Amino acid sequence: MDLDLRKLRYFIAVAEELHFARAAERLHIAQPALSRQIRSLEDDLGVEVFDRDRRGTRLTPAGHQLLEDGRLLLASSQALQRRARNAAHDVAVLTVGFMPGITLTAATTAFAARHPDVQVRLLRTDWTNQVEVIQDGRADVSIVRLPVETEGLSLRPLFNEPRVALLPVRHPLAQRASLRIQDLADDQLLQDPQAVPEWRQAPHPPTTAAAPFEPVHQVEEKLELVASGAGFCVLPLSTATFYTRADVAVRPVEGLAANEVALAWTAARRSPLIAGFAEAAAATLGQGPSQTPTVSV
Amino acid sequence: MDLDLRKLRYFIAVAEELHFARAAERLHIAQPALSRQIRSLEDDLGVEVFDRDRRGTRLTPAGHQLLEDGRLLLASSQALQRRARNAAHDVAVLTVGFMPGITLTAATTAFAARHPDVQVRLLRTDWTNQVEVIQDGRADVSIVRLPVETEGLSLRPLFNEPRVALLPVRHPLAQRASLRIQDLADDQLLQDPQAVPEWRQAPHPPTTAAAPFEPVHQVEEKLELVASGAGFCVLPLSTATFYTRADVAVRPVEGLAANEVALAWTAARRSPLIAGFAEAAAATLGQGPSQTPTVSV
DNA sequence: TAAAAATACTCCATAGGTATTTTAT
DNA sequence: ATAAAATACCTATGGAGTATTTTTA
Repeated sequence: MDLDLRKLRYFIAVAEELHFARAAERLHIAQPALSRQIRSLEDDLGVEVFDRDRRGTRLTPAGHQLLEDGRLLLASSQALQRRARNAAHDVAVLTVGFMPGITLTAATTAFAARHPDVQVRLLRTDWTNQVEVIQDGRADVSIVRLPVETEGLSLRPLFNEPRVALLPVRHPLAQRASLRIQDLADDQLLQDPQAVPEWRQAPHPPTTAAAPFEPVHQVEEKLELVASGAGFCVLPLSTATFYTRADVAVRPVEGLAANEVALAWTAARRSPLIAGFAEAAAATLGQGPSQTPTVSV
Repeated sequence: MDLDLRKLRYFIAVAEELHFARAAERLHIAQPALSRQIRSLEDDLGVEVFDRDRRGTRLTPAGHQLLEDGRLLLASSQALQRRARNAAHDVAVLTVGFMPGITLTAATTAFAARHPDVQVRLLRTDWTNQVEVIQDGRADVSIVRLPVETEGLSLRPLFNEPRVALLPVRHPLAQRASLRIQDLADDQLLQDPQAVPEWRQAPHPPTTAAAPFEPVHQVEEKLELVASGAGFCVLPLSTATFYTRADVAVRPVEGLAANEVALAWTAARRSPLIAGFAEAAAATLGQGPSQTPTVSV
């Protein structure tokens, strides 16, 4: 009758590991218990979610579909619990996620002027969780840097800002006043390549394919790696200037698209506080007229 | 740890009945079991969701929040199950909900031409479930008549059509070639007043307040009631002309906004089939250029 | 006193654990 | 033979039932 979210959580672990014993370890339960719960889930659904035959475990089409919807449903259930708990407090709270380098004082003060009874909390995010925090309810709105995985989100564009490259000061290219993204094709990119699609177009150094680099997501870590000569990274200008280091050079790059900053929130929610913050953010951080319609992508 | 959807379902029943014994009856369980489960839910959340004091049961702020999110989460869990089951079938299926009177042959044939491998199923909806069928996964897309409760939906406007009044042929106003909505202020509206906001502006007959009429949602039922002299209703022109009866008069009404028809789907989903159908529907049913951005409201 | 929810108790379904078997390479 | 998942069997938690008590207008 009712879906069992525990089983769904177990399923997602197995789907990600594609290995029952490892998934069981991750879940802190014994492997037989996990096998039984997955079978039970399959019974509940009336559908097999894994092909367990010779050489390993793979998702069936139904399993793929379940994984796609399941992550979001689990996050939604977390969000529901958080919101119910928060609603029990005496003061209304609006939690705003934001990516490093973004100054949102103007937006929060404008919002506070209109909603003096609401307490604004801030939550610093990074590239990996700037959307997650909305989906699982840790934040009500999030100031994100595009591109983002936009399923289920409403977005309101705020502004653009140029992006720059951060190199070790001793790097040969650090002497040049300006450079093109192609010049960096032989260097190691220290972040999610998805965030710098222009770099993907360029030919890759053999090291990338041979030793896939685990991208780091905290700005401070990136800077540390850049300074140590491990490679380079691309950041929005405001972020790069906010975290200043003598051993890291900041250089403008031709052919690098500007970074778009937008306000995001769960499309499934209609809250006056969210609407109010969106207005405040658009009025203070946004450029141009606030006529821009809210676009769901 | 994991939210128990059974408890959530129980909670919603109690929140709607505001009475444990009646809710228990509706759920086909005993009242003590329900009391215990609600207590257990409150323990899980760490928050009280009902005020149970003298004279009755009421929602706390946390309860209100939980009800708001809970309905959608339950529907999402149903949708997830349906989609996983459907994904196990050999042929891909796209289910299209539609309100009566809408002819969607053009859209489905255009879609079928592009996606010959996809089986299109149709699901007739009514005023009460045109959005529900998307949220709980019975349909992938739904051709809806605005206004709709738009939380979590993506909408793509398709076309407008005028609305007309349906009266008993013997009604005095049925003789007039045309009438205004104010002329009907003393008659009983046989449908959800939300669907005809213009009528709400007019003064109401005393009977409305005294004996609130239970609106009916199926077109055939409305026509039956109109013919019997119980009142009048307002329908889009195409619907009114599709269901023709000799004992019911169709009259244009001044001051009645046109009915907007739109394609709706879950904002949280990104599916090529949905995108394909949206294109087909906009190209065949839509008026004007298909540049119209998808707007989440 | 009456109505509504909570408590006491019993029973059973099921999650989880350990030990072991089956299956496919 | 080995690795991976399934099965057997046991224990304990917790959900549901009936009967009863508590609470408050």
